[in-house]
Amino acid sequence: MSHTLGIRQAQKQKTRQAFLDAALVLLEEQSLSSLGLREVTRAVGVAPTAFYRHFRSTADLGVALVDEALGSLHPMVRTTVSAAGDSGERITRAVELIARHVDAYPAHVRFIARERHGGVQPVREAIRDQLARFAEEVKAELANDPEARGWNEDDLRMLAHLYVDQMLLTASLFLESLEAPEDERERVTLLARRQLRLISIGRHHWLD
Amino acid sequence: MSHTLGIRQAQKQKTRQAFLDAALVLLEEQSLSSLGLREVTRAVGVAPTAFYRHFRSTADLGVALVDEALGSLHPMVRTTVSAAGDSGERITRAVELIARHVDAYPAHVRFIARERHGGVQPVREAIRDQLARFAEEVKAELANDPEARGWNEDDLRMLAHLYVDQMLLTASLFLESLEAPEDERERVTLLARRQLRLISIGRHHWLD
DNA sequence: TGTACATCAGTGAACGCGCGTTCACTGATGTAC
DNA sequence: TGTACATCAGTGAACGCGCGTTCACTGATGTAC
Repeated sequence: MSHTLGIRQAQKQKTRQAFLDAALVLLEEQSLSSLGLREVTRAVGVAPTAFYRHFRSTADLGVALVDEALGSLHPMVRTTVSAAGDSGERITRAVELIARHVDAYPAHVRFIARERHGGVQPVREAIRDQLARFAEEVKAELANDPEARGWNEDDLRMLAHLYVDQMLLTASLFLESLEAPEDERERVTLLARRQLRLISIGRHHWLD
Repeated sequence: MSHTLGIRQAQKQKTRQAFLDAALVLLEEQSLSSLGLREVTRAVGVAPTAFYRHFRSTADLGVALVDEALGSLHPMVRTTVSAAGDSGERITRAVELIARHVDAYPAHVRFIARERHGGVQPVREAIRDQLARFAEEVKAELANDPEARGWNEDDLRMLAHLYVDQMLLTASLFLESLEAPEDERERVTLLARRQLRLISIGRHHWLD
């Protein structure tokens, strides 16, 4: 059975989550390196000093956001890759999964895309490490595929990173398309399918 | 013949360039959205108010940096793509060109990678537009290749974007490797070659 | 070539403001008996 | 169950500081005659 938290702990977690949620909203229009501590506490509705009960700094909060955001990306990546095999139908489904994830968690996707190369070192490192873990998982998934016969470790890792990067770039394009005319989303969908198809074809003939 | 600028104009351009250079240095450790006007003028050694003689805001300075940074990327992209054809030797050469560009202009590469998805809208848009122009050029280059027979416009555009994105990601990896142990650069080189090879193979069999 | 006036890149003082951090505090929750 | 004490999430005042922006200015450069 699950341990029920005390009232105090439960309230603390609730406030902490409020910080994460508020920060994510504020980060839609700026980078983490310009996010102010007072800005976040104001959005949450608590005193500035309350911040220190939960995080050492905004960089620390950023690292917590990485865990939250990539936690939600996690299942999506696995499903996408296992779906991305080769046939046109599976590729179509993979791109749809990405689009749906962007619809469900736009702020998470924006945060990761923005801070992956952003100005806050600990956050960049956290994202890099998490994405590397993803890539290792994807690699394991790919290794199970009969098509992977004869592939060495480095080849598999290369393909895994290609898929992960491609997914993130596609997600970022879908994100931009949310604020564009209707047909932009369709254009992104077709582009993403084409690119996945080219990668699939390269994969088929890798050992020729 | 070239028009010689007056002393006043020449000095103004020099100061403007000093702003761009100083900003680029400051942006190695933060994002544009947190770059302060006074911070830049302090680095240049002029009064804060001098800033307004050259730029409306730091966002405006950012857009100017996009032009400078992508101006330098420009020839690199063209050469890389025309080199990236298919054979192992050409791919090796393409990856080397990317690595050399990162060595020559690390701050430019960092700036573009960082602000491409960064928190300052006009800068993001400037980068998107310039990269789209690049992709169109690359597409034209690809269309000249005999291998492009039977490819339609959308297929060519897809491949062009794939190359441009791949180049930027590779450049970004080389950038990170500058602060890592020696062998990291070699690992990035091998990864980038493998990925370009897979794309080349996919390209070969696209119309099968 | 010399003179008188116009331009304008860079100055320096001043402003009001929001920032991050410190500190001693309060009062609800938790715990020991 | 009740009491006495401990914990600790959140408070509110205070601090010194750097920020972006305004304004009237200065003095070297440019231009007209």
